[in-house]
Order: sequence, then C-alpha cells, then structure tokens
Amino acid sequence: MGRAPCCSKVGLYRGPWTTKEDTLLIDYIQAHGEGHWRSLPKKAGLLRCGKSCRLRWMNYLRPDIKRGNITPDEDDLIIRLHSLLGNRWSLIAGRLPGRTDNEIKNYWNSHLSKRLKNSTAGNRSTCMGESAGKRSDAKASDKRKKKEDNEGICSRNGEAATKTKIYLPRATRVCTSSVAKYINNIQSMIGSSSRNAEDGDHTSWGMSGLKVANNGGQAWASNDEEFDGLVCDHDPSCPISLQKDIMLDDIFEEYQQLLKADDHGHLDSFVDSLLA
DNA sequence: AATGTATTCAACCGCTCCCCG
DNA sequence: GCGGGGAGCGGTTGAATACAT
Repeated sequence: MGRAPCCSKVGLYRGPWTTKEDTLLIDYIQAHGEGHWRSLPKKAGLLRCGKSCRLRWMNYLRPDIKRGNITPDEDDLIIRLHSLLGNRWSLIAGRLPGRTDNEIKNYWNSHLSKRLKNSTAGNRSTCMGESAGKRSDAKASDKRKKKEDNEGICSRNGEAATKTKIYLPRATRVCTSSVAKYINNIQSMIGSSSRNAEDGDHTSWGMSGLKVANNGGQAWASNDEEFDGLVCDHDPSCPISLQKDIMLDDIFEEYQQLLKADDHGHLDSFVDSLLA
C-alpha cells in the first residue's frame, strides 16, 4: 500500500504503557470522547501513535471491559460463533459484552484452537492448522516437536504438512454494510442452489453463506479440516461456482445442525442483529 | 535452586475498507 | 470515478510469567 505506518515516526514511544500514559489517555477521552485517533496523541500530550492509543483504549482502558476468566458460557459461544464466522474476532467480540477482539483472539489461540485440535485429532490430522497458532509451533522446542511427531499429531511422516496448504483470509474489516452485502449475496446463492431449505426461513442462509462467501474469494474454512480437498480457490482452474455447488449442501446441513444445537438462541439473535 | 520450556497476553504491523474532497 | 487519509481488522511478535525437569 505504500503508506508508512504511523508508529514508525521518530520520537514516539513504543512498548508497554505506563500508568501516566494511561491516565493521560483516559482523561482525554473522558473529556473529549473517542475518535480522531490520529490527532489524539498530540492533543492528549502523549508520545504515542494514534493506532497505539486506540488499541490501548479499546483493549484495556475502556470502562466497560470485563476482566477475568472467560466463563464456560462465553467459551461455548466463542466456539459456536467461530464455527460460523471464522477468525472474525471483532464480530465475535461484538456478541460478548465486555470482551475485546484481542482477548478473544488470544483466548482462541491459546486455549480453544488447541482444545479443538485435540478433540479432532482422533478423526484426522489437523496439522494444517491456523496461521494464528503458528507461533507456538515455531517457538516449540525440539523436544515438543519430537513428541508431536511421535504422537502423529501434526506430521504423518511429514507428508501432510506439505501436501495441503490452507490459505487464510487476509484481515478485512467487517462493517455493517459489508455484512449486508454478504447477506444479499448469500441469500441469492442459497435461494438458487439449496431448494431443500424452507422458503422464508431466515436461518437458511447463515452458515452456508458465510462459508461460501469466504471461500468465494479466498480459500478459507474455519473448520479447515472439513473442507479438505475444496481448497482450490487459488487454482484458476477451479471456478468459484463449482465450489459453491460442491459445498452448499454440506455447509447448509452443517449449519442446520449447529442451529439445532443452539439451545440458547444466540445464533438466531445474532443473525437478526446483522440483518437489522 | 537452577535451567529450560511452554503459555499468556499486551502491543505492534501490515493490510483493507470506508469516507470525503 | 479517483486518490488520500483515517480507522479498523486479523496476524504476529516478544516479554513476562508459569510450569517442568
């Protein structure tokens, strides 16, 4: 993109925030409100870039942030939403009052992805894993790597690791209008190819649409294992329409199952809120 | 007790989207 | 319609801490 990151400006502090900086930021925002992050540091007397200020406020200083452990309910909801939305942490965080996208992302990477990996390890190899979990792998000791190899967790003699490559989506901002576009596309897709779905049933587009839409442009699957072999988006010879045809029925079924299991009604209300 | 390893989480980075002129 | 700037997002990093040997 060419534009240099604002943090590269000389003279700006980086790293952990001090109490004094926190106080300055809080005081300023309490007095003037959020926004205008670019100019905020200067006005607030902070030697930080706007991005850094925004992040600090959003992830740590905001008064409505809930500290403490993720409850089992939240844990469950995160898993469900992730199966629906993939790594759209901000959307997921939007359904968990007081939780930040960063917190949920960290929680997922450190707890849930590992747990889910283990739970599916018996069924199939999951070594294609998410890039977000890459670091723990990279940083893992030789000892641990050897252990995993011995357990066959991530490399069936090193074959699987090289055979299948999953391309994860780039970071894209999801705003209301994007979601609306998403939904329109999805509804038209479902309408034409999933005639087994009940007409007018608003739940019919959710899971399928999200997954198809995400795979339409870039190979992606939140449950990557489930889409093994369909990761052909980067192959020009594999037209998107074909992928849709292949996946829609399976995806729709998966979504219906998810809805059945959704005894709290979170998914329905979530879907409704997106449509609103 | 010392050392090595694994985990957690705040913060940074690069990219993309949206808005406005 | 186009381009630039601000804002937001997800991925990644690194330091601190916890845990294991």
